[in-house]
Amino acid sequence: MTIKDIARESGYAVGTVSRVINHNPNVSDAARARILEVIEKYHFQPNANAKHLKQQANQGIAMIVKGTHNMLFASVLEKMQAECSAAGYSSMVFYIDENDNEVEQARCVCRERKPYGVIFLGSDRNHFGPDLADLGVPCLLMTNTAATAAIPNLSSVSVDDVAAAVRMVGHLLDNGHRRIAFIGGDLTSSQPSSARLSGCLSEFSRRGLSFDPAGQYIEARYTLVGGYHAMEQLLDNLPGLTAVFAFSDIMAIGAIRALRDRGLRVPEDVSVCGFDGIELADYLSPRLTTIRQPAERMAGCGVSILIRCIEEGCDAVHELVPYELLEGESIQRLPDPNKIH
Amino acid sequence: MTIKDIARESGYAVGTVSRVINHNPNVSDAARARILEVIEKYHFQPNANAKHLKQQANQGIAMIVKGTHNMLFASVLEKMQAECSAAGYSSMVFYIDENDNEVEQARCVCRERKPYGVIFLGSDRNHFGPDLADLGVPCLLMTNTAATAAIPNLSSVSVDDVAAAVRMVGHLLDNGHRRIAFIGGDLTSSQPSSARLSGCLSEFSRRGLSFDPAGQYIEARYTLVGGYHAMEQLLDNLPGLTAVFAFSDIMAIGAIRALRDRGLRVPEDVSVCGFDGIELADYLSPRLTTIRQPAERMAGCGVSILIRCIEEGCDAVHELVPYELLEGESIQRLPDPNKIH
DNA sequence: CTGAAAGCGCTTACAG
DNA sequence: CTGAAAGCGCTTACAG
Repeated sequence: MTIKDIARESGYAVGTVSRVINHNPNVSDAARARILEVIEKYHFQPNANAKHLKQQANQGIAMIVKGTHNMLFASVLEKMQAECSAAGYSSMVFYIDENDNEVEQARCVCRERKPYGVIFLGSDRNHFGPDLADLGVPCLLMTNTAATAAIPNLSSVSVDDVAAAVRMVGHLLDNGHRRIAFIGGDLTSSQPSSARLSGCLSEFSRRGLSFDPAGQYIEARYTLVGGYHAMEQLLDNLPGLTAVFAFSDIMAIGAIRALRDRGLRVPEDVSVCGFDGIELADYLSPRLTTIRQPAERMAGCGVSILIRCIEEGCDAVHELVPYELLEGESIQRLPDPNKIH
Repeated sequence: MTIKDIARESGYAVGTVSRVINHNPNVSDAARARILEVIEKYHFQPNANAKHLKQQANQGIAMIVKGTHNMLFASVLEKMQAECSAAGYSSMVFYIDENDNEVEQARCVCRERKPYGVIFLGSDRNHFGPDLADLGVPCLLMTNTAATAAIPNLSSVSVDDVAAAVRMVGHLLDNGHRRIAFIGGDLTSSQPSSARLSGCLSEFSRRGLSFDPAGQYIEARYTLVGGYHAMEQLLDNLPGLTAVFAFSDIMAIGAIRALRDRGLRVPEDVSVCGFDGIELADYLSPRLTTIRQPAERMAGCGVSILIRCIEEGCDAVHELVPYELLEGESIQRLPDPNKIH
């Protein structure tokens, strides 16, 4: 069933059928009514490939998401889709495995779907090189900054990961913690993890405290079980530790379970804090102290940047949105160490 | 840049270029080498719309997912994508809002992408009528049964929701609970909710106990906040209640938070159980007692059914996979009510 | 092994 | 307002 069949049956030419389908006003009411009737009768659906081939059309905005289990991404994504459609762009989500190459995927998508722009949720910094410009459309990296990558068509929206980590570490130190461990992602591939770790390091050194990345930082996947195993290792390696800063809420939840399975209470025996500020963090007991990344605001900001790049050809921008330290109940105030000494 | 350009530059005809691109063996090594060289030089990517138009080709298997926040769906999806690609099918995920019409979306996708088959994760029973057959490809509903819908091209894989609810209610009753409330989805649209509720009803009546759906069952969205508000309502309406059965783990987590915010302990004051058996359930404190839907097994089963329908034109089948009651720590054993009386 | 040509199902100037 | 026709970028018999 093609528009040719509709044309024959309705007694009009294919051009007229096409105009009816595309809501072109230059069609008589009689023709429109008749053609619509035939279309209805056969439940005719035009062939999108032909349409797009002809129009060289593209398909709105592509969103490439690494991993299906990331609750922060889910929130960001939901809002971005709403923002895109409010701005008159359709959006198309491509989920890929955490270990797949998101830039390769973007190449495929650009070839097949010709989007106006591409949004990345999650990234391996090793995949983002200057050849991203070959995609030929504005791109946006969400929740990681791409400022240092300096790729001409890649914008980014994120919190200031360094400052946020400084803030959280400061909070732990202010609460009397000194033996603190960290659980984060693979430092060679995860830009936010290394930014957060460097924030931690700098706050330690600013306060004249020592920090041993080899012993205090454990790399883990951003999953429950990743946080769980990392915590087990830390308990074996760092006896007497009083606080753990996990670089995602999900890892923090895993870590808390590991602590409890060793008979330790949170926060009485060990304090735990997370990063992301997912909705779930506020439903746990104890409520998780964490850094909130404002998903909705980031999404809105990102979409408007990308659309500006698309419509006005603006240069890439790297926007930092404000984070927030959400005080939960998972950090214990320890006796002031200065008073002890 | 089209194959015409490649043809001109390489000195061969477009047909030969096309053959190289499609790995047709009938090309001389010399031609292949030269053409590949030119393709490389320009990073040429063939236009997929033209290819698909010509081939009337389709794009593997479409997966339509309702809601981005469902952890059970995320697990099922991940496994299904792996299974599809292992079977040589590409897969394409379409996330839609929980309130959008998944069957409408499937129509769009079928028109635009011509998939071999469509998988639905999540469904509103009102959207599934006999006109689903118009899609012209085998469809599969995951985690909800479609046995009663009896649509010729719609298979389904699910647990036996009725039996699972009977089992969980029996477990609560066996533990001495009598004042039990239920939190589930909208009964007019959610097939599993009404199946589970009917299981609850039948177990109550089998044991000669009364059940008041109007008072004991609260409809909520399948979200944290949905569970939270439903629990608040129940506390207001059913004083003295000793147990709550939420029809999803996420709702159960919301309910637990609401209980604690009213100063009640779980399970000492009120027992809570969930449904789904998401990974998170086992990381909570107390660990959640729940019905495990075997995500991986369901995914594997569903994909193989769909592929059989696609390749061998089999009739739709409705498969039940075994559920499992996961005993956590969220149900309190009460004194035997028979001994009291 | 290769080329010339038809045709996939649409859209859109162009002419009337 | 409508029709006839060109053409989007590919694939694939067909002929050589």
